Amino acid sequence: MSAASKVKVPRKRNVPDVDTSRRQQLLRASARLFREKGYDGTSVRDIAQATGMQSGSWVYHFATKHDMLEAVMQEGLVDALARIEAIAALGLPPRQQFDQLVRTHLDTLLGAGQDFIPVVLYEWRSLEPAARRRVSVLLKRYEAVWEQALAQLRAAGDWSGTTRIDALLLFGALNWVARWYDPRGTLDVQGLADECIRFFLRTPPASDRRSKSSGRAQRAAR
Amino acid sequence: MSAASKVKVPRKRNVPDVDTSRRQQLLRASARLFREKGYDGTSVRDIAQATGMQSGSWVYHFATKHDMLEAVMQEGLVDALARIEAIAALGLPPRQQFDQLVRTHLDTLLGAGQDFIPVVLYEWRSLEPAARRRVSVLLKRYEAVWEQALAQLRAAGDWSGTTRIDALLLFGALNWVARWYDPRGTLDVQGLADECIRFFLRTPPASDRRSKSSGRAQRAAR
DNA sequence: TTTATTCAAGCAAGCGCTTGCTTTACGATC
DNA sequence: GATCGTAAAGCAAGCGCTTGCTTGAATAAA
Repeated sequence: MSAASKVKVPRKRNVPDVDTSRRQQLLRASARLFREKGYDGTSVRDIAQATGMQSGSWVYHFATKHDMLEAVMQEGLVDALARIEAIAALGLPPRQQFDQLVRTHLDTLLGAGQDFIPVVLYEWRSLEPAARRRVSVLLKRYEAVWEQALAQLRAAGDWSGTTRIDALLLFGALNWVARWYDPRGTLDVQGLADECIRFFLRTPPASDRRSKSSGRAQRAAR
Repeated sequence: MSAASKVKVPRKRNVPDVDTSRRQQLLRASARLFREKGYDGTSVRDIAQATGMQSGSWVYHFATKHDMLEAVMQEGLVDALARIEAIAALGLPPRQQFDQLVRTHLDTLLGAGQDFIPVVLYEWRSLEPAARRRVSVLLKRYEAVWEQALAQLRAAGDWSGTTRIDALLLFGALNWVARWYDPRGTLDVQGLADECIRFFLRTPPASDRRSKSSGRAQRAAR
């Protein structure tokens, strides 16, 4: 290997924003690996290598591998929560609010470099009970935003069911998308969001930003 | 533990139905453990212990641990497929057929001792590519039954969307149930099926067997 | 005797994490 | 302004344990 292997990264001390460089790199790498191979299928050596470290150097930033998992989930949820609570704060009409929530949720799930929320969804079992309780707090807030949005839809006559179960079924349909959606297919995320909204509400999306793909583009490979 | 730990199981040779005792025990134990702890989180020693074997004795029945995973999935899918293809063969009216499919799917997912299909759904990543291709054949047949049922619903005017994507969203809502449904809650599986059907079709179930819990019982804990 | 099945022991590799030491940056001191 | 102490950050090695799987002998039924 040539020059690139010995590039010196300047080290800093007392950095103002505490999560600049190395810790954040570890989080991104582990989020990606946890998503791709699962928590148990990822070794700390994998994570270290993806970050360009020796196999034991990560302990300076996290006490245990489990702590890395919890940090990935916390980080992902804090970010996702900020996005949807910002939408809820806009006070949009129920239909438009619902549209925005669906689009944002799908982007959080499928967007480029968005590995954190899939880890929350699909590695939940690997969380230790104490960490599970802590992360649950954020998750409940996330669900609460949706339940309130559904309640508003219902008040406007656009929804019929019991809020709690409907929210869970709706989450299922949306979250499962991470299993089958192929970003290389002809259906982009906006088009997929259109399909989801139509599936949930039985009417075309209320939002003004329709997908540019006019036809009924559909393709999903496994 | 008392007498039960040393009971001698008589051994047979050339048993007519090839999967009577030990191999089947291994499959059931590994299905349960794979579901509870994941493929990577389950060791062959866990499986052996749950079956009452020494840690290396399972190799007589399966070549590798991966083969056990594939066998669990094959077994689960062959069984589930038989159930829903039997329903499709009845030639019921579309609404009633859909009802039966939903109820059967949920029972396959949530019924007592039904660990095989959750493993198919949530341990897919741990399948090696060759095995994945083999299991996919059954999975596609399973999905085809649903897509045909949706097409019939659509022809009868009870469904509006594109069959493929709708089937995937529908699978998501149903399969996610395995994550949150609590069998100890006040909502039994039949009641849950009612809720799902209402969610999908926006009308009460067509089937004659309504849940006995008349009220809108709902509860789901994690 | 033959064949099916299991046991008891263990091997090589990989696991999470620890240890002891070195390098680097920065503030205080002379 | 050169020197030094301190602490952040990382390297190289490896420890104790677990992993999937193998081996060779033992047991039981046909």
